[in-house]
Amino acid sequence: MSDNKNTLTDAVHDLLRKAIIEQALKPGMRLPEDTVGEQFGVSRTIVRHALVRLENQGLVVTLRNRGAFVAEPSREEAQNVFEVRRCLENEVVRLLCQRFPENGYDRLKAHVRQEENVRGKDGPVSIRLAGEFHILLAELTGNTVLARYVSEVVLRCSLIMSLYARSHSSDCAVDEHSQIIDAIRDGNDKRAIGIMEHHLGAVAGRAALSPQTDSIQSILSHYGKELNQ
Amino acid sequence: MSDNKNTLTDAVHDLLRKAIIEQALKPGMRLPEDTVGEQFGVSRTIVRHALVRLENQGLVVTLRNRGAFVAEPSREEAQNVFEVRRCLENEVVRLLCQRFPENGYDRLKAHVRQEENVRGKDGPVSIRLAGEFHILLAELTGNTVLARYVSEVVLRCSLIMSLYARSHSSDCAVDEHSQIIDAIRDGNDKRAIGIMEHHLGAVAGRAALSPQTDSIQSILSHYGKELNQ
DNA sequence: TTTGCGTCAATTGGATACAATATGCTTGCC
DNA sequence: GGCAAGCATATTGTATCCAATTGACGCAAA
Repeated sequence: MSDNKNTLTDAVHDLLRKAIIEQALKPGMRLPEDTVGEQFGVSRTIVRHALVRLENQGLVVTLRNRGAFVAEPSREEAQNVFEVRRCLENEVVRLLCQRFPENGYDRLKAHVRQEENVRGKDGPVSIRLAGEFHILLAELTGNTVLARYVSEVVLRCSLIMSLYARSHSSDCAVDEHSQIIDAIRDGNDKRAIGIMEHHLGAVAGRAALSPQTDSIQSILSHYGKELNQ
Repeated sequence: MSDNKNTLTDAVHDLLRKAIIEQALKPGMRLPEDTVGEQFGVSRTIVRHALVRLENQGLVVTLRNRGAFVAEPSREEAQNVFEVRRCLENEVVRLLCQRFPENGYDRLKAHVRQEENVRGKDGPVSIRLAGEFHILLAELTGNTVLARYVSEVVLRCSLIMSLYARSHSSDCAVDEHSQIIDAIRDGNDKRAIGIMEHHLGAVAGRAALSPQTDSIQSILSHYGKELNQ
């Protein structure tokens, strides 16, 4: 999953991404280059490269001469991400029903067992594992391009959920993960897609319906979009 | 289309991308940071940022301590890109049949007229225009995330076609572009998706069937994969 | 008290200098 | 004549330095 080329930039990039996904770094938080650099013991150059990549992935927003911030996706953007995610993950399921790799079933089941082990714990680990299930699914298609895009939208969804949803314990119903696996194994594409649709719909719905108090920044940024232009 | 923040990095990024798509920079070509920098009159720092972004978009490959090269997608990778593109563009058409913006018809028609003007010319302009039709289509959905991904895969397809297809004049049949527009306007989603499928299938097929002489590198890398491991 | 202006500190944008690493060539040996 | 080791070169990886821009604070005037 991590594209480690063992360069410092990659390491910093992975760390920052992990910190964002696990909500150690909360949306809207500033990411000054030198602060981050000192923290990790590297120069600003490295941090900047990492931030450029995170921005490309939609996890970070940078403002010219202002610096980088953990992204605060608007509701509209969240909706867009969900729309793309549903489209891509349906394709994943469809493909897997056509061509399911040898060891796929075992790997997926093993992952679900991990998820069950932390069931109920409302922490970073369960958030990460829930996302990784979907990423693993995408990787099993053998289509690396598809896997990369799924990975990106899943990560962005994690960020979105941390903004708009109250609780994460039920972000991904583990039961449904199991059901999806079984449907895929049976080659039952209609059923598999149906469950996936329902699964993602539930996640998106929870995000849309829980109007957790927006941060001042996100409210104002929403109303002030014209001004900034 | 260009995400101009008016920073030098963006400018260099746009230029390089354009050069790659228009085949001024051919697949496999080296992109040394200082050479590119001198050419554009900027420092390596800028070029590096641009290259990082191009790598994320799959147009450039970088090898540690070796440098950056214009990507040479393998047939397998090409297949993957097409698979994702078909999935995404079907979603675009589906969405547009649901919600088609006010000025959409006029903008699309205007674009097709541009394409007709250069019909028959087998040059960079027609390649670019053909791709931009699909990108415009995606932008009309209003989903910026979707539009970005479509843009990426379309650009990669341009690169792929330059590697594997003989001629580009018929990359995108302009007639079919018109047909898609009309089907969308009529809200006939089945028909619109059908045409799009056929349209993309034709492109993918031409790439797969025309075994233009592979570059030495790609041939050897294909046969030598076991060795390198 | 509030509004407007000017200066200053903080932070990023960009360039250059140095270090690390891979490649290609030369040289020497078998 | 072919192969391997070592050196030279070229290129990237990283750090540091200067410049440009922005936001904040304070002061003065209405």
